[in-house]
Amino acid sequence: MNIQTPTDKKNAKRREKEQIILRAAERVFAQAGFGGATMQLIADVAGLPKANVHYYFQTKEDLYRQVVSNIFGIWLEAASAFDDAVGPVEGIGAYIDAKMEISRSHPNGSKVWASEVMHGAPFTQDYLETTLVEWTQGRLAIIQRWVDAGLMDKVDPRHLLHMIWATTQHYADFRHQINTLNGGQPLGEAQWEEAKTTIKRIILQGIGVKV
Amino acid sequence: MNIQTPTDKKNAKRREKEQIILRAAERVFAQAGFGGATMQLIADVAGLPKANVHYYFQTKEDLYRQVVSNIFGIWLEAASAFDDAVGPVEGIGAYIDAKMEISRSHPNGSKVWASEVMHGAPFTQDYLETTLVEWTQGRLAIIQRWVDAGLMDKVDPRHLLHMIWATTQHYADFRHQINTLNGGQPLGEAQWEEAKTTIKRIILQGIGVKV
DNA sequence: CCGTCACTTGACCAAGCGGTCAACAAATTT
DNA sequence: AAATTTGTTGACCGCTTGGTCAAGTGACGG
Repeated sequence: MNIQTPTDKKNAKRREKEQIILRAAERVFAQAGFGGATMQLIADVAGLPKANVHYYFQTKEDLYRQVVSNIFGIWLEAASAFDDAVGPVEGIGAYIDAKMEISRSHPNGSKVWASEVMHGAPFTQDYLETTLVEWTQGRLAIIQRWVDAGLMDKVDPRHLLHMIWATTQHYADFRHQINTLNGGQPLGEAQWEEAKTTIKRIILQGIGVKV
Repeated sequence: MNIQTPTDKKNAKRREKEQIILRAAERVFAQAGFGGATMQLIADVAGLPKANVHYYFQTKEDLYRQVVSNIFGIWLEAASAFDDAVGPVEGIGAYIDAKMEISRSHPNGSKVWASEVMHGAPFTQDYLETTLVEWTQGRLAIIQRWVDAGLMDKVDPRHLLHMIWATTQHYADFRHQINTLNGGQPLGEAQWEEAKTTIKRIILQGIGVKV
């Protein structure tokens, strides 16, 4: 097993090149939005001729869809931290940590997603209506169980989830504003830790769990 | 006094027309972003020929700047609720209420602002560095005073402010996602009230004030 | 009634856009 | 080593864009 056939090598190289383009596209889409981004600029950032980009991704829309679906997948994974927990302290705490880490490591993906939703999800409404709705219902049920078990205050799980999403993603989407208010400097390691701690503390104490 | 000269009438008509264009522009910029919006579409929504729009606003950038500065002004006004307060319960509570009302009544303005900041504030960096920085420093000082007076827990005021901004604006910027998760329906009056109550409760309880 | 000035608008333009294509180079298969 | 497939690229095309402009319209002051 695990023999590298020539086909494998080719596929690997293909995927590698696709990754280069996807990373470039993520940056450009995040910086300019779908409408403002140009295939020429994406190609320049990727270091390729425009026609070559079109060889791997037929249309701008194809490329954009992949970028959006990437960040979406990363966020879904962060839910595992949520599911494995026995109570709100670990579950919600770990989920906030995970989402904050993503905001730190993938700010561009977060921005692209925010842009897409803000404009009415013109390309990914199907994701919202299927995957996101199912995922959300599962998580809402978990929170509701915690409420029913008396592990936390009676809080509408929907709005709690919105608060967590809003706050964690804010650190990616509004990174520029945060930096400007921080004297033009990006948050340092310590400040980032303090952000996580503060947010967790306010939310956990806010829903009435012992920290 | 208060005599309506012909000049006044003309100016009034001019401002009226500018308002029509600004409203149309706000909608189009919110829906498509700066790069995706077209002057032609803005003109169509306003019900005017494109050349006429250019008569009132020379460039797309001029028009965009005004839209951004409008929502910015509205948000600054919401701060009064903050300032007149004697403690965190009234101050922060009233500020959250005010910002939630704006998210409800001016979702498009909020989206335009979010878009602008997300893309690195390419047109309004000066606003961020002057007005916003000053405003924020004033508010941070107020919160710090409350902390020092023992009226609330020791919480980093910066992150508290970010949480409030993030959450309240989320209800405007991610309105589409919230509606989708609400069965495709916009939040009703009762749901909106519940959102406000839940958010205020979590945050106020989270920073340790008696509600 | 006439002249002035703010406003209106269809036609137009250069520039940039997403996307195509034919010619070529490199790698794999036979 | 010939044949075939896969990847690369500069030049190109039709179309849309932001913005201009000259010719007009209408309202007001003298």
